Amino acid sequence: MTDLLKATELPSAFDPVTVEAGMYDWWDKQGYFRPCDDPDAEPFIIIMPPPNVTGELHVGHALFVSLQDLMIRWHRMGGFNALWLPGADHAGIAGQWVVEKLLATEGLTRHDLGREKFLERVWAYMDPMRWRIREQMMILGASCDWTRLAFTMDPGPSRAVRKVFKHLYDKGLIYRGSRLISWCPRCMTALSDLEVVHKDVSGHLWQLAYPVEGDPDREIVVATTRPETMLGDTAVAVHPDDERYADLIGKNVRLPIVDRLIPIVADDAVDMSFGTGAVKVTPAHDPNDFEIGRRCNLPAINIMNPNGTLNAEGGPFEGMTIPAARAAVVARLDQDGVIRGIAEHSHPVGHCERCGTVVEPLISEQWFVKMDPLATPAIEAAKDGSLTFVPDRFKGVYLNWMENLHDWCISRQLWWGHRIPVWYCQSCSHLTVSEEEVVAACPECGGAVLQDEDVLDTWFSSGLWPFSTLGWPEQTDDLARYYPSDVMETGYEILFFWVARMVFFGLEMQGELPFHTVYMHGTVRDAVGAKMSKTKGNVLDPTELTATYGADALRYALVTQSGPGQDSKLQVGQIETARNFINKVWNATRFATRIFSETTVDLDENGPVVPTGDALVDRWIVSRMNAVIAETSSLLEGYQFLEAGRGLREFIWSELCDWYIEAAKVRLRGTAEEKQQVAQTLAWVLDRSLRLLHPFMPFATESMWQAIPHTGDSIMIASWPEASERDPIAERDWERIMELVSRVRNVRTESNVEPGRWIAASIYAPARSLAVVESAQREIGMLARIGDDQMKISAGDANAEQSDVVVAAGDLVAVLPLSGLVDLVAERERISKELDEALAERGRAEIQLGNEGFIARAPEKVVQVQRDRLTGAQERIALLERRLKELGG
RNA sequence: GGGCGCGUAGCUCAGUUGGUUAGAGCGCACGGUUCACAUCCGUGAGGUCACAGGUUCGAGUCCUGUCGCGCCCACCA
Repeated sequence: MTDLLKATELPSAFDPVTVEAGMYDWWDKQGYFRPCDDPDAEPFIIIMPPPNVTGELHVGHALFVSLQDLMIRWHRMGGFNALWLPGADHAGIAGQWVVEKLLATEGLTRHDLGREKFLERVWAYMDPMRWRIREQMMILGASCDWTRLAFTMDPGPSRAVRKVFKHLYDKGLIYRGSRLISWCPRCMTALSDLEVVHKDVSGHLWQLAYPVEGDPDREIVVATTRPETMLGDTAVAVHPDDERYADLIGKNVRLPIVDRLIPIVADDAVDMSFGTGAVKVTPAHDPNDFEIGRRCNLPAINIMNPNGTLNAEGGPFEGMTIPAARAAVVARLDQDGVIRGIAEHSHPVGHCERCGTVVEPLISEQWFVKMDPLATPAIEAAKDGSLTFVPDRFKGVYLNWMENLHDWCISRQLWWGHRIPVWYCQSCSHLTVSEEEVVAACPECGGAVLQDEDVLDTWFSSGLWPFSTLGWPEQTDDLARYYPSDVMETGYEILFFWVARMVFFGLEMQGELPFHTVYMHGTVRDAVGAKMSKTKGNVLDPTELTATYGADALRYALVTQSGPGQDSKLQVGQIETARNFINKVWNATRFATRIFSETTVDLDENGPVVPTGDALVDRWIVSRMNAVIAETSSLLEGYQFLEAGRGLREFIWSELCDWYIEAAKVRLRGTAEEKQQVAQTLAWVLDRSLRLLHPFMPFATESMWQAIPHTGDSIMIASWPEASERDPIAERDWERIMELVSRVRNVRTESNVEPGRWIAASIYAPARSLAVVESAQREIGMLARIGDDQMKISAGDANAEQSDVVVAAGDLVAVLPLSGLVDLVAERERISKELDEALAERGRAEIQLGNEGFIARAPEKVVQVQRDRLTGAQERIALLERRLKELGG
């Protein structure tokens, strides 16, 4: 236990460094991060989105840690068997690339090392990163169960990958085929649709003339943005209804440069209105053309090497890169007089998500997951509401994607990742798919086997995360207990990559959704709204921020900065503000500890017992506390973390500190019994407030809680507060006192009364309110700086001298003899202004109440509010008019 | 080409079934050495809720359209 936890008196200022030092380790040692042993406790599970093991954590990670830890700590306190299962992801392409870049600094490529040696290097790099990530999350206070820390490349999850692959293969949902895929020539691997990002690029639209064979007078002009692909053309397509070309269908054109005869075919996919209405068809390098080629039985000619240069089919252009070949082909076509037009043209071009290289469509032998059968139940789950999204709009985004899926290309020509669990027999060409890591020989003929060279898309293993982390395919206790989880909290940018895939894999493999709720957080941007990136140099390092302001401040700032699905701009000032709030709570607690050291607070098994004192301000704060407990719980249940956090701040700062503590000071100078009552109230309110606050700021609340009277070893495992009934009368009565005080303070300032000066006042209250005012007399005096022996309280109408200042608050009136401090003219002005406001208010109320539709259709409650408003305004008007007359106005 | 989000005080953002005079923090102005806190206290100024219509007794909130900013999806060469 840290020294701080033993202290009964807190240091004079909140210092995050000393507060947080050692606390995490202490919690850990107590075993608080593990799920509880109670077999009856309802489980609450969050599977952590595994950060990539490729680098340090950034503030985006800090945000998800804050949100998930908030949910976990809240549920843990609520009696749930809370499990937050942490992990790390091997990050496929990204991971391999990081190490390749490292190698490059040594002048090496992965091929220099060979597969085995390269993977050793990758492991050597990745292994320590896992622990670094863990360390950084610990700094943030992440209360996850580290004994279950999982890594996608660990033996368990790897076995799960093979098992799922085999399952889907056996079911016919995984197949191998030659398809047109997106190929990154730099990464030299196939990519899935999602890994290709489309950007508009300004280019040209060339019109090329292909001469019609056997008719020297005819040529057909095609439009293309990629003229170099003409080397692979195997047809020209026109629309079957296009009269311009009707007579040409079935004839051939002679392909320039290549001098190949290719047919003119008809296909519905051609848009008659675009360009010339004739399209060159390159089945090997264009998705559209690939489909046309299939329909028209056209050959596909691949003109490209894996590294993006032209192959032998490129003829004279062999060996050139695509951009070079484009220029050269255009020059040659120009020379041959084939170009019929060049137009500026902006069009979307696919780029590799990882490296930004232009992606090339390429026919290649790859492994695919057949999506339709998997998507159907995943669509159904969202539609029938068993899968919900926060915010709700992401449901539409999810459905739109799910309903328009292409088969998923899952093989990658990389080394880092899960190797495809397929072995090819060298003798009988039998193909073995196995869940085992090693297949020694062909089960059919006993011949030697070779494993597929490729690895799987990193998101394949990620998609299994909700169960591969729980020991599946073994039927473990963990699996039985913790699948499915509850909430998947992650960024919206990986809704398709990850969330969607977890959903269909979960449904397919476990027959059950992996979670019932998807909570999506936004992106944390820099102060001006730009996305943070290392190259821009605008990243905020969470470790640095926590070193300065503390993890609590960072967490609170992040959580209360923006709502679900909404991006936020993070400014250091916001973290400072959060730190100031913690300091405020700290000082309130410190103030309270002094009182506790001089009194005895009654405790039961749930901490300080509910105060029962009859002082108005005590009853008020207890009632307000109950209200805040109820509000906070309901906001958290609705995933309104921002509102919950702000609400707590508002309560603690404005109500507890500014009003309750200030008002309570007067009784600390009173009798021992009064002091005792204040202590009990403060102890209870602070205890409950700190518990509500704990999920937002775990470290500071623990320190403070340890310093006040409490029951139990740690606030972490204290129970979540339950709201009792409110006391509406106390709330209403004390609110009137506050309004009175505020109005007196206001005239004091406006009349330039020195802040420290004690003044005299006569307070007039109707008979029904007299007792309330009398009971709060000392508090009013303290808060409004009215001298004890200078305050008179009377029933009935106010009685004022001309030189007095009169203020009205509800049905209460204060008359302040500020003669000499206020001049008559100014006072008259002030009263007229107030009168104007009151008249306006009366006017508004009268309009509302004079509206028949309003009376008839508005709910009675709303109408009553207007009636009360009218009455109140009328009373104030009467008072102010009388006062104005007295002042000679 | 489809879809979504945002536009509320100088700045950052709340405002979940429509209902008093639209809120908070920061910033700003004035005042403050009150024994928890200057990482603070008190008082105050500041908004035609992007614009235009509509529904309604009543609209920041619902509907339609317009403008501006941002994002996502997409195989029109």
